[in-house]
Amino acid sequence: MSRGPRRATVKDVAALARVSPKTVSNVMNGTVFVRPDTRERVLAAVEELGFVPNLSARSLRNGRTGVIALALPDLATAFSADLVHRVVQVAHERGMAVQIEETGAEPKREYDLVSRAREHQIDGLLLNPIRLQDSIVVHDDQLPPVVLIGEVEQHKVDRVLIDSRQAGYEVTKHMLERGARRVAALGGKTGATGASATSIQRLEGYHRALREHGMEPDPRLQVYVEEWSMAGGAEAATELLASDAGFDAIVAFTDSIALGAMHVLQEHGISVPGDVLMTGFDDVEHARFMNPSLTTIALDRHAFAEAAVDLLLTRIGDRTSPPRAVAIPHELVVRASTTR
Amino acid sequence: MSRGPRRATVKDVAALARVSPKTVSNVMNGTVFVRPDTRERVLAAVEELGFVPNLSARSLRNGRTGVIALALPDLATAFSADLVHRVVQVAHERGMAVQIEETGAEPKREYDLVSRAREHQIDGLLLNPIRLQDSIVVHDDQLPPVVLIGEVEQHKVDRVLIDSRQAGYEVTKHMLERGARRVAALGGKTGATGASATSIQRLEGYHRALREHGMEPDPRLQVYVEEWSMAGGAEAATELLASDAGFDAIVAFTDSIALGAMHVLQEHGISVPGDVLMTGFDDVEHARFMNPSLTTIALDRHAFAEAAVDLLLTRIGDRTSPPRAVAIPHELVVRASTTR
DNA sequence: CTGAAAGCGCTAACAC
DNA sequence: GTGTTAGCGCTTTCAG
Repeated sequence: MSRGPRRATVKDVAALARVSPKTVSNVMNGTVFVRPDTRERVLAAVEELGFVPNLSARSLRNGRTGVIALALPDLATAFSADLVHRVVQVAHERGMAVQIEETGAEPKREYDLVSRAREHQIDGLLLNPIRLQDSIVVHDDQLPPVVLIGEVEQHKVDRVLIDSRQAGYEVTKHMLERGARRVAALGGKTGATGASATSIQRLEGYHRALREHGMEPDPRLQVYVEEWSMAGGAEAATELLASDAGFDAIVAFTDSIALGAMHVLQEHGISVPGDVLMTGFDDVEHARFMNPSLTTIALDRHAFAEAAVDLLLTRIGDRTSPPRAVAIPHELVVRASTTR
Repeated sequence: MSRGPRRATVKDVAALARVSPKTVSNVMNGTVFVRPDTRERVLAAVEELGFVPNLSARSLRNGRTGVIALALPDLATAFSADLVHRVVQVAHERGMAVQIEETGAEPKREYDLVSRAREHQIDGLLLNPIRLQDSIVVHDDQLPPVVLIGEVEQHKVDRVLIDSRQAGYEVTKHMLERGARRVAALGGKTGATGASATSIQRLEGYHRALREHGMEPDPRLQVYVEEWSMAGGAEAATELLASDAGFDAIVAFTDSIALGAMHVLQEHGISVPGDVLMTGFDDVEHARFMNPSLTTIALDRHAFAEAAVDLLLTRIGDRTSPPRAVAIPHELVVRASTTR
């Protein structure tokens, strides 16, 4: 492998600036005060040699890499995409780079990430666990710095959370107040095996709202969705229609599921909101622009990303302080899909 | 900073297995043949000590980090999201991790990435340059391994490309064949400053199709879109309607622009495809599920990601071979938005 | 096939 | 404020 001309090292810079390597290091890191003229000389030498510090060496020495990982189940999802966007932005502002990992349906991947974090040259990990009960996080106790994101209930590590139970309650209540009597849930089903924490909580809120309105949840109105994508939503809606359960509203567990479901309804000549009311979750960009626009649960995703990154950086700096939880508020955004 | 119990090193493993560090290294890397019993002993020691090699040390030694970077202008876009998803997947299959960077509107960020790749601990870079003329890639010639992705015309570095000119031609022709006479273009405008390579090429194809049908491009039918998002598309459609130019078809330069534009048309009581035909680019998931579903240009995005990653890995292995270009074929997918 | 020694480039510790 | 020394953990010589 050809490697081009040798790159300049601290030593070269030190020689040219007639200082010691340590001084060069001090200037580069800016932690210690360096006399202005020395500083100038060093910077000039850096410039002249095109010196770029080798971060591998730095991390080997001080144990920090300046990289954090963001691990999500599915990167292609609209919600994930937005989260990646924001985390990268916030991390960059904090001087950190972001490595992306996809855990998909493989719990092994998640396990690997957590246990081999150091090998992967990362200082810490933002993790959206698929199913917490299987997660290594609750089983292992010699973890790298980790912040859990999403609806996670545990108290061993830091987390950023949304009150999905409450949100599920709110959207369902909203439908009922607008006259719906047969509200279907697309995304989770009572007792479904392999259900995510998110789906369980949204379902619980849905149940509570129904009961408050004197209705008993009907299992036939609950459809489990394996993959929370548009395709998954379309499949679920097809199943719901085939079941002949009869419904006049749909609580979809993500905006993407809603879009897929709505597509199927419209293919069947069913009007939204005329015949069926529909809501989503997350308020991703297409919620506003789809036809009809979608009533959904919005949250401040920038605040979400910021909280996650900052919790992680704090944790990297101090591994012994007690775990903290930050809750990000949400809000029902009413649009055309529930407005008759 | 507390650091927990010291981690095992090659030395520890070597001591426990009663071999030399070199042998441990040989076993871990699997490049050299090691006698089975020695090998077993080493692996047992690795297991017992929970040894995880330190990649920072390894990279310091051999100059490779096992990480590549993917730099895109905007990560929140549906197309980017899908690309990230696929690149991460392919890279993982090849044993590489992926660092994500967002270059946004800042050419400085792009410059920084390319020039300081080594500092960022990456072996190479997949880059979707915003505007090639400003790009460092064409100006600098001591580059790290780089593969350009998207519509890029240059011959100094490897690239994966789509024939956007041809694609733009095809969608426009499709509309004209379906009877459109006033075809608007949403995304680029003749002579727009700061136009991306992508927009220029799509526009050229659009022009060619018009001329072939005996029409002269009308500047009033071309709307420049700064941000290629749904919001950008909505804005552009609003502008187009206000201009009173009169149109019966819209070639949107991405599916997201199309969705935003369609939303605005529908708000104005304009029917797609009844009053106006519409097409997009990229065939992202929502193209299929929006209402009406969108005629668009599809391409094998997995092949795209695979080509990009493999070109980069080849380049990392051999920095002197002549640059290669891989073209990914595309295909017009006809859906409801152009079917009356 | 395995061992011993040297060093990748940087910074922590300690001197001055 | 700056210099010296040593070593982070790995792999690459070069011997054996």
